[in-house]
Amino acid sequence: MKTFNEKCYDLLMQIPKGKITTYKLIAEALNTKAYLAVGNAMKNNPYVLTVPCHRVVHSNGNVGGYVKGIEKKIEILKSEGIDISNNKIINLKKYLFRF
DNA sequence: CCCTTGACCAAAC
DNA sequence: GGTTTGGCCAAGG
Repeated sequence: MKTFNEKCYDLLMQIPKGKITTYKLIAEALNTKAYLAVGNAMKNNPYVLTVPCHRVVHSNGNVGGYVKGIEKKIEILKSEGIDISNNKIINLKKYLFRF
C-alpha cells in the first residue's frame, strides 16, 4: 500500500502540459475527502522535479500556493497557455484535466 | 497516543 | 460577492 502522498504524486504525474486539476479532484480520485492532506502532500513534495505541483489549484480557481512563491506559479501556468487574473484561473473548467 | 497544522471546500452570513 | 464558520483527512511533533 502506497502512502497517501505517493498516490497523489502518481495522479499529478498524469497531468499533461497545458492542463490543470484541483485539490478536490485529487482527493476524489483517491476516494477520500482529505483535501487538506493533499495540500500537505504538495508542500512536502519530495519529487518536485517529477511532480508538476504547479498545475494544481483550488476548486474556486484560486491559484493556491507554491514553494517558489505564488507569483512564480502564475508565471509558469501562463507560459503553458492558461489565462490568469488577480491570482485566479479565468476558465478553470476549460483547462481542467479528468483522471 | 494526543494535539497541531495545512498550498482545502462548501455553505452560510 | 467578499468574509466567516464548521467540517474534512493525513502526517508530523
